[in-house]
Amino acid sequence: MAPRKRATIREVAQATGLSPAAVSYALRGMQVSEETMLRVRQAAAELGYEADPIARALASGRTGMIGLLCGSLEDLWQQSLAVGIGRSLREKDRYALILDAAGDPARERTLALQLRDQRVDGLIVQPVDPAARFWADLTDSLPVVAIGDALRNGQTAAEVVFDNRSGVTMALEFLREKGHRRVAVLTPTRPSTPDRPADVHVIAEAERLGLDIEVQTARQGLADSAGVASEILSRADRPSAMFCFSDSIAYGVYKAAAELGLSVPGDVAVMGYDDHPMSELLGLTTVNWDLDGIVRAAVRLVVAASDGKTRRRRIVQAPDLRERVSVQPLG
Amino acid sequence: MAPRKRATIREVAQATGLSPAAVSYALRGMQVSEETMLRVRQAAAELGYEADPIARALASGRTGMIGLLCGSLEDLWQQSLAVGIGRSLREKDRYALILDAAGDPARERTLALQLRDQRVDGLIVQPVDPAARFWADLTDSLPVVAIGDALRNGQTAAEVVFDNRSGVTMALEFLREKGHRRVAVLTPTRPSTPDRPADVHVIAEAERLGLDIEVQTARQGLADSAGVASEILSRADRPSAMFCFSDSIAYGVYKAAAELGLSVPGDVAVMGYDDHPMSELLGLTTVNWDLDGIVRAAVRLVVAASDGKTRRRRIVQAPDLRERVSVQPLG
DNA sequence: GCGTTTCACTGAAACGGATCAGTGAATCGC
DNA sequence: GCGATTCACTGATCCGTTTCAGTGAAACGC
Repeated sequence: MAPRKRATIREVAQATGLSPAAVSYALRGMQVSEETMLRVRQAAAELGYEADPIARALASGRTGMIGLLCGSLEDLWQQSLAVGIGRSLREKDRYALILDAAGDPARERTLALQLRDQRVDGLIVQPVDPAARFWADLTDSLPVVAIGDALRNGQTAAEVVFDNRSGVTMALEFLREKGHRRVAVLTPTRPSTPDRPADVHVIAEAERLGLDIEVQTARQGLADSAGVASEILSRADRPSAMFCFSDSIAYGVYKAAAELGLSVPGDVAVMGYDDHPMSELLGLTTVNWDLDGIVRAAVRLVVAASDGKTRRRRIVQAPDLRERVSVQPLG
Repeated sequence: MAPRKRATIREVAQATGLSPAAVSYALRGMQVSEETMLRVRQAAAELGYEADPIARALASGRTGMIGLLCGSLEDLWQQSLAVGIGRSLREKDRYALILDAAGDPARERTLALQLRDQRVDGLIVQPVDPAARFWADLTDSLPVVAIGDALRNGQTAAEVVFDNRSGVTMALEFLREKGHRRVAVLTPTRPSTPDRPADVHVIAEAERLGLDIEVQTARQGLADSAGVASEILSRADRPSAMFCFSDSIAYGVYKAAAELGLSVPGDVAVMGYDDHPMSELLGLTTVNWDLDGIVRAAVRLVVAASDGKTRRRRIVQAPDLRERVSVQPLG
């Protein structure tokens, strides 16, 4: 481990007989003659010079890093989203600093503020608690793009929101249509943010459709949701259908059903939300969002905003029902 | 977006009547009196002072960031690994900079060098091409922990290697035992690194066991592996079993089988590798690695190495066969 | 031909901490 | 009671860039 000394801009300056400032300009293609630019580039190449990102960040105030604060990376769909965003940012020469709030609003706050202190050029966030007050502080000091829910405080640079009202309506109407009346709803929402628009809408729609629903919360990921589902499914008067607010939670229901010797959809219908690639294999009927479109939009918007091109936008994603075998007509 | 000016160390110095140097020491709990330390901390809190990570990095040469270079994040198991490592690093107050080589050795090289230029304090890498020469450059300039395969060039700080020989033997012997003779092997290995130890071992073991094998490569992820599998499965004389070098690839086989109207394990046996949580649901027989143990070990080792505690270690992970329904006795 | 622009470049001051070589006072040994 | 240590702290320098305010020379307008 010999931290092989790197060449600095001064050495390049010395080699070319120019000032460090000139080299700095030349390497970024600003206000120098064609000839010096070539000369500088060549000298830099010979010396193996690469600008130090840290020093550059300190001087210019820009790090080239975009923070990505995920709601809960236990959720497979959010993992796909993170992977996609990471890859897409790389293509635009930005690094993604990916953090996981793990469904915890307090943690979300801590991480968001740390990200700001890390001087990221922009932030993409899939908020756990869109109503939290600290968002205003963040949007004040850096461009924020929200995915999923819009933030209720602060001025985001852009939003890629999901039309969860349509998604929920679509799912519940589908269950209703298939004859299901008693439905258990599993949501990843934490008790501290009971007013998430989607959850409110579930209750309203259930009422409108005459559904008898029961809402339970579960962490993302198989293990926890399987536990919650297991409790519900082992009751004598178990509901005929389960509506899960993410495919990962639905997978937990499959697991619980298997352990209890129940079949899907024979003994219980399961409806997911998100459409993770694995859902096709499992035959999970679910609500699909255009993952690629979301990734592209979020990245485009955050990069534009971090470059100061502040075309404030709100992109609404429409859902799409993927009908598969996990929900069958009742009776 | 008003970049609200942050307090600097000089302002804290002014407020306490001390020199910036004293404040710097005090905040890090070095060589100052108990009393000044308290006074400084209080002043810092009042001013809302937080040390700027960028400036600190420039001066100290340490960024607090650990690079994580994944082999291919299309693989769900590697996604789990990345999520786990990211979370575990956060607990130790380090940030993970997660990059995806996408199975491409050239890309791996580029990203690895960029990570070094980004001045990460350490690097965890799951190498695509463990024999590449550039690794030596990297291990020379920063502590590297390899996961999976050991690097053949350079001096890594530590290694968490998988005993792939045992894993492969275990899988192939299991298939043999169940009466399978003709086996298709799907590996994510690229043609440019044909000498990966695991692949070599597959061939040797197949020979020893008298298996008739055919090795095909596929990208990680459902889509591509499904294509490759589809070709194999639609042949009249298709093999009786498929051994996939990752569960994600196995999922692609399930997909292909479903599309061709073939049943698993009725028409074709499928064997996975890794044991992703979803495999339990699908009943995929697979080779399990202790994900949590790997995560903990890798993080512990890279953090220790980046702190200069250079206890060079090699941890070997033993596999574990998870027998489920996807492989049944032939005939 | 003289003032004004433009051009290509320079010098110095940031950026915000960490660190090193002191420095004066208090403490210690004996 | 005097030199040697330790202690708590300071001033200056450094880390490697970017950027601002020039500067001298050439080009330009008329």
